[in-house]
Amino acid sequence: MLQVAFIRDHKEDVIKRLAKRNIDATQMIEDAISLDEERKQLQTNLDNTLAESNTLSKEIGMLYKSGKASEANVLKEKTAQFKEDSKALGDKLNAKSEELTQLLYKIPNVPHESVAKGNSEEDNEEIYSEGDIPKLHEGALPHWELAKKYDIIDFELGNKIAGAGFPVYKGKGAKLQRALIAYFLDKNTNAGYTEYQLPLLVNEASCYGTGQLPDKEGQMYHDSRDDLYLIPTAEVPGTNVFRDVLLAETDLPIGITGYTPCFRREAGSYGAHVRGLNRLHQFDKVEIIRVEHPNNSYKAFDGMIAHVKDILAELKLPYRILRLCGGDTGFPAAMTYDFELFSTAQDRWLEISSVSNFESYQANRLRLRFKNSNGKNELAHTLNGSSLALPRVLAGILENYQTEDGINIPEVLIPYTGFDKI
RNA sequence: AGAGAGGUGGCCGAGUGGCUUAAGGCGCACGCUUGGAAAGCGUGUAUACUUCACGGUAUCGAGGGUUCGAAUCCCUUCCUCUCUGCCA
Repeated sequence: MLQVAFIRDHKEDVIKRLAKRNIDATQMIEDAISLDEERKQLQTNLDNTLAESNTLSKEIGMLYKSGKASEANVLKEKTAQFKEDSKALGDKLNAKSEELTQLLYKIPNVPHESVAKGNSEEDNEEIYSEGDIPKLHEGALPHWELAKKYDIIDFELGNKIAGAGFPVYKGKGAKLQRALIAYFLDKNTNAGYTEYQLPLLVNEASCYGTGQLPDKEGQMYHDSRDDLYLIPTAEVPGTNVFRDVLLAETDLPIGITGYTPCFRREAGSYGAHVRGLNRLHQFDKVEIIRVEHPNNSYKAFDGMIAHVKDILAELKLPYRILRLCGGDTGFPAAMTYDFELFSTAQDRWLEISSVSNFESYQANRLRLRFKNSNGKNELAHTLNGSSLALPRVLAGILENYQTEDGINIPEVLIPYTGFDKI
């Protein structure tokens, strides 16, 4: 969430930039500032009451110590009023603080200056593209047909075992997926990211830390017996590594990477656009997460973009990069670039990576700080991105690399698969 | 799952009702010392809110309670560790 002090000091700018999301935040901003004023007033009153009460208690203690019990008893009677007052003020203060926090949860991050105003994906700007769209042979198939033809992914079997959205990868399909995971992790660790194996179930506090709660409760699988959530992305356990952490400035920057399955309920999504591997309840993803000094976070962001570009170039897959407009940028992000892979056989773009700079929005919820050169604790910036989401990359490889007599394996993956054709 | 122990500052760790204003150590910063370093010595070093400032308030896992006063006593709850059980 945003810091109230920031909202107060940059009121006009915050409203102006939130307008990029096509929301008029004027009322929310005004309310936040006035709630904070009221909170401060209550805090001051409570502090003063407690100060007097504490003084009195000390006097009583001294009187007892010097054997003046009767004088102490007189003072004791005066404490009742203080108790009553501080209780009442404390209750009001808590209510006011809670009201403010709930409001702040509802205010999304302020988009970066370069982000365009816009409503939906229609308004996203394409800022880069690379790779030739292959000319496929007559009768080229979409990946779900290829999966059946070569017997490498079995959707019906997944339906039986779990339900729709839980495909079973078999033989060379399973091996290819494993090869991709290993290749991505190697690329990331070679670029300086530290590999983590993270929990796939997380507690409620972690979900609040990265903002899945309270906003997106319906998206997550939840085990009510132990009150744990299946992770929708490695971002959740990966970013919560840094919850309640105070770093030294010299610890920065930090980069971690992890492979995890991801689980999403995706309620209400049916139809042709979610066919095959396009949208699943369980899928694999390799994630990169960075913790950066605020002065360096956009440079780091560019570095992450370059890193993902490098992977896609090595895989020789055609893709484009979109800078999301305000309305399409995720709630906690200040800027997001989406990578989309062109699926030739489906004739459509598939999102395979989303790289975001959250600036201090997540760090504020997480209480992720570092001690800066002035000795002050300052919120760090967090970033994350996929490198990459597996099923759609797999779909893109199957579709774009198909030939009449089999599917070729991208050259960089052959050392990992041990075969060059399916 | 059963029994027991425990959660204290950046970290470790003492602390059973009032000079706890949280001992001591480690780490870190600065200084002395040194040809330079290490060691040694000295000084400083929690977080949040609030105040122009002095200062004030809160915080010893969390939430309640007892008390004039709680890290300390009571209740509830979460978490961790040890042993036993179960198990890849």
